[in-house]
Amino acid sequence: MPVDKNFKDSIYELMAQLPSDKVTTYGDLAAWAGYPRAARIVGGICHYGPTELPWHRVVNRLGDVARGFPGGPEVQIQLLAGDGIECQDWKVSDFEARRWRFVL
DNA sequence: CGAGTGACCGCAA
DNA sequence: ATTGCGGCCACTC
Repeated sequence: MPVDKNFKDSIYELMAQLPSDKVTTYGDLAAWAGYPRAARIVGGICHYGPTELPWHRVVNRLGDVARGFPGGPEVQIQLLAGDGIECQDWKVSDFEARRWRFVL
């Protein structure tokens, strides 16, 4: 039974494997989950899903922090800095270099 | 149960 | 380069 899990469930699994010193994007998570076009719901999952997962390590395709994040982008940047990830101008420094990848 | 919303992405003009 | 539009799935009203 391949992927009997729902889209949301798959996202959680991916997030659980996301290293603390790396970041990822909504579109990538969606694509790895099996829905490359469902990046929107990924952000929705962040909003409705539990905050136990490191959602702050997830940014948009441009490496920019989320726009609707509670409190503002400063909060997300602060959280990223707490994990050892530096940011600049509301964007992750060396975002592509820190971008998490499944297949290398 | 139906309709609307949402922390996005990709393409077209 | 910027703006506009559609599409995807899950959650709320």
